[in-house]
Amino acid sequence: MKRYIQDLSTCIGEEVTLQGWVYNKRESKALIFLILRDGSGIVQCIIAQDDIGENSFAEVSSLGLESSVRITGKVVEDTRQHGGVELHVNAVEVIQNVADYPISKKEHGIEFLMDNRHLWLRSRRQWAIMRVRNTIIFAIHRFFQKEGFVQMDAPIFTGNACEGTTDLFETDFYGRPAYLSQSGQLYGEAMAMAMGKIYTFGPTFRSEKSKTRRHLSEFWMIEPEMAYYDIFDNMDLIEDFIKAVVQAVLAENKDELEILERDVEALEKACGEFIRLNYDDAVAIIKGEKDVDGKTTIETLKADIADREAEKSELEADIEERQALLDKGGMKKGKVAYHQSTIDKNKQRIKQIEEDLRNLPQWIESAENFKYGSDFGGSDETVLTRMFDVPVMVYDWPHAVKAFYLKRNPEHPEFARGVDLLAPEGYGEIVGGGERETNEEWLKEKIIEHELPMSEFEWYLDLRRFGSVPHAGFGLGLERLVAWICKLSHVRETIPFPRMYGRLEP
RNA sequence: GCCUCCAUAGCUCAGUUGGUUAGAGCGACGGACUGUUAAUCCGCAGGUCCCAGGUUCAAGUCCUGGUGGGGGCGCCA
Repeated sequence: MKRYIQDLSTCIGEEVTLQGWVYNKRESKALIFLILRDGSGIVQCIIAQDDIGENSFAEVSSLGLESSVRITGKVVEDTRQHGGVELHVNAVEVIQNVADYPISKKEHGIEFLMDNRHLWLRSRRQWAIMRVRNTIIFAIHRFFQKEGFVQMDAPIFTGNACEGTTDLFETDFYGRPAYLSQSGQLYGEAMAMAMGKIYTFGPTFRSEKSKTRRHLSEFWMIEPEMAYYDIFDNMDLIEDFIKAVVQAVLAENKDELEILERDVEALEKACGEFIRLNYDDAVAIIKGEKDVDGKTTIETLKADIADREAEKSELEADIEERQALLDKGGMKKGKVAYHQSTIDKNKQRIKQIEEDLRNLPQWIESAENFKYGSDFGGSDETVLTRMFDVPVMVYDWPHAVKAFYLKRNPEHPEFARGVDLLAPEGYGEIVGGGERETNEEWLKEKIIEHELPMSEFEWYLDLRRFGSVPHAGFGLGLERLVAWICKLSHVRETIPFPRMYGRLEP
């Protein structure tokens, strides 16, 4: 029977054989502490020379990181260890002895790690992120299946740019130009008319040359579409859905969130009632005309700048102090190394702060000069959501800045019934959706206005000719949701092999 | 596409107003140590200072142009 590390706490006292890789190793003359990982978890293995013999001990002693091994030993309770158990080894079978594994236990830069993504996935933090991603994916299916949705997927090859706005990846489809799908939504509408409630779950492609923490060229999107739903039904669903997913992660990934040093309390708070703002109210808050709990965005941003500047001078003083100690000399080697590494860390932090100090004034300017009627920029979203500790839904957008298929508010036709869900802690848009236009004539007008080829949309217009009903839906960017839940600084760590501007390998 | 910061050992970085033989930590390698948690300690090896021009008696350092990367904006999920 195959045994996995995650199950060891249930077999204390038993002898088991584990198959895995050497995650880390510490050794002394006749004792080796080998940290074994097998994909399900990690466990410390105690290998004593007396227990496995001189030859085997010498072989284990020579193992490099990520060597593959089969280890047999007795499971012993040890509360000092993370999983509460360790393995007292009596036999080690070496499958492969590895030399010079490129990723060490120390710090690495992002470019090096991305070049070694195929190996980086083995490290603890990446392992935790992928486990959370898996929980999220499963929770998404569980939620929709329980709510009576049917998964039906949209095609990936499309003959036209369905929204006509963004840059698409062009491919050759038997001699015809075809594009990789940037959204399955229009197809989702057709499928919802067949099934009532559907959701698509698949890859989506955008060829914008974006270089920010929230963009990928290839990402996974979940797009539910519901017949007989209006904008408010839609918002209720979004809220229930996001809460269900966050709660699943809180319940199932305690260890992973701890590895990621995620502030769990912030996630728990985010499961409170979501804020719903129409465009006008959201704009007033962004511009600093309206306060939230007695504070305006501009004040908050200025306070941020002051905090950063204070932190910077503190760090500079600390560096100077340590440098003076080092210059005086006569310090032990370990102490010298400690001070030097602290100085380096402080310098790194100062670099980050300086970057923030370059960006924050731009954000203030963008917020103060926000032009009523335009769409929110990345910084506007960040500025707005940092005022709340729950997600914010902004609805009823100026129709001119939103997609052609959104329904106009019948009472205020200058607004379209779109809704964006902005995640807290500065993460910004993770969901975009809305109620769809059902009036065939208005839709045609919009298609002409957006200079889209009418012939390509005949099938879409058919949906308004044959049993047209109010309907709504939304698209969720999986990687952005993972980034927020794990509190990562960039979406590139949320997908096994990210595809983005300048990154096609590995 | 625009703005901005950066590129020095396998990795992470330091390198002062341009000046002798370019440094540290980690990793690798050799050694010491029976309870370590990024173990520690001693020793040893390791360099096309991103590339191409230029200024200068002298360039890792200054200038110009590339290439690659980080962050932000636009666009978006």
